[in-house]
Amino acid sequence: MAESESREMYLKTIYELGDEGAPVPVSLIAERLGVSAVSATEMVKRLEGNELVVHTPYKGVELTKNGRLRALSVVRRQRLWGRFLADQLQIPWEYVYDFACRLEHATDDAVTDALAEFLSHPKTCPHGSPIPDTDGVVETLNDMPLNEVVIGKAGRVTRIDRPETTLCTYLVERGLLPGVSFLLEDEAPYNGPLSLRIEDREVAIGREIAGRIFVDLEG
Amino acid sequence: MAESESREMYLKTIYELGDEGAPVPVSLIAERLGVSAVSATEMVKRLEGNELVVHTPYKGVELTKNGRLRALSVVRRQRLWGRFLADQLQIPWEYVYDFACRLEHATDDAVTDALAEFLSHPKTCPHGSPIPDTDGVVETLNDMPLNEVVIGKAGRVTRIDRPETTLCTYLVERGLLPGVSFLLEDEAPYNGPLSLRIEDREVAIGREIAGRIFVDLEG
DNA sequence: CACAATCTTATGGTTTACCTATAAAATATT
DNA sequence: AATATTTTATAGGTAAACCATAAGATTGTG
Repeated sequence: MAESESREMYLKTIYELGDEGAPVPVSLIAERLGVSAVSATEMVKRLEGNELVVHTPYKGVELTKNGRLRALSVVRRQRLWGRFLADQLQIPWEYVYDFACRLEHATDDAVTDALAEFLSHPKTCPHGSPIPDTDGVVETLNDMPLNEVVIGKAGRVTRIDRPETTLCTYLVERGLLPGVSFLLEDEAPYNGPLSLRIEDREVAIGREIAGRIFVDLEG
Repeated sequence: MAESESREMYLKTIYELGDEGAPVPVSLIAERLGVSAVSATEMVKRLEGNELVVHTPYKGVELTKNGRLRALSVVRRQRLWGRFLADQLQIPWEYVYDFACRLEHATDDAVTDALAEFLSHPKTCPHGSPIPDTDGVVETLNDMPLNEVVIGKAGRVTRIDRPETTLCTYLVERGLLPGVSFLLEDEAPYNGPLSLRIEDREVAIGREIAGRIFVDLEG
């Protein structure tokens, strides 16, 4: 019952989009994966045949218990490889996620567990997200996306959502990395950029990117 | 110009079968990869279109300079992963080759070089084969397959050819691992098994397996 | 409640990589 | 030289993931 690379990407995507417990619209899955709605529907049907998801037409897709476990396995593999690539191989932070995303599909559970052991069971990936354990238990964070923070609040970056190279390169240039403290000074009207103060610098960040930067507020 | 997994397997196979410099019959490639001759011919045609191989009908297939480099890149990746899995992750020796074979296709050259650096540029894989360097330079061994050794000769195992789990499990049980010294005592008629003395044990090994165990003779 | 926007299903087509069966061509063997 | 074997080519097919386009179902909003 080995999952193909494509199926694993679908499971991971459904997991990532569904953490509020609500069904995930097929159109959203399609958008995330850069495929047509038709293709996504076809795959959802296949996954449903394997009892990995349940599709309620016009509502969305939910993972079954089994599907959730498979998805968490994929996430675990990717985040562990991320740690390895960043910490051991010294791969630049921006490239880690993309490289790990390729390795995740080529890794058995036996190797995954050995990797976790080798890395001394790290709790988070290099982009701040928690690593599920072998049994599919993950820490639940109650951080919030930067674009929902109100003006005047200060906080600290906890993690980056889907930290692809393109996004990360941009963030590195601005020093907006996990662990960094900021003060949200202003937000421009008409969905304009947010103005942050980071140390002694002024950083402007668009709303879309801000939605992928998760933070904890101070106090 | 990224190679698909399948194409990489073909290139690797052609490389492994062609080290005597002679063209490799398509039928041999097909057999090695467990596909039909037609499928192999189709793929060879595709690879030829990319100038990775040259096919001389009724003779065989040869790698071009470029194809050889791609093949060596695949081999390098597999053998480095093998070292990592065995040395760092403590994956049992028998499983290493198969696991590494999956990882090799998911690894960029950047990651490969970082891995080599991390491992301090090992010269051989856990099964005794030399690891090509970044520029595609490999050590040439002048070891010989065990099935070509004459009776009475003593030697030492240098490497195992295509050390899949099934084969390795068998070899581990008999203690026939790289580095081990042996004396070829006898060979049974009608293509029967070879009789080896290893330390104080008597070990019988079939001709086919013997063909995949490479050795250096003493003296 | 009607209707527009959204979502689903249906149809037909693509690519990659495999298959079988059969026919034709080249090489080997007797 | 004639036959046997091997190799290659041809034709037709399958499965997994994709695609576009169009028709049908549902939902939310005016």
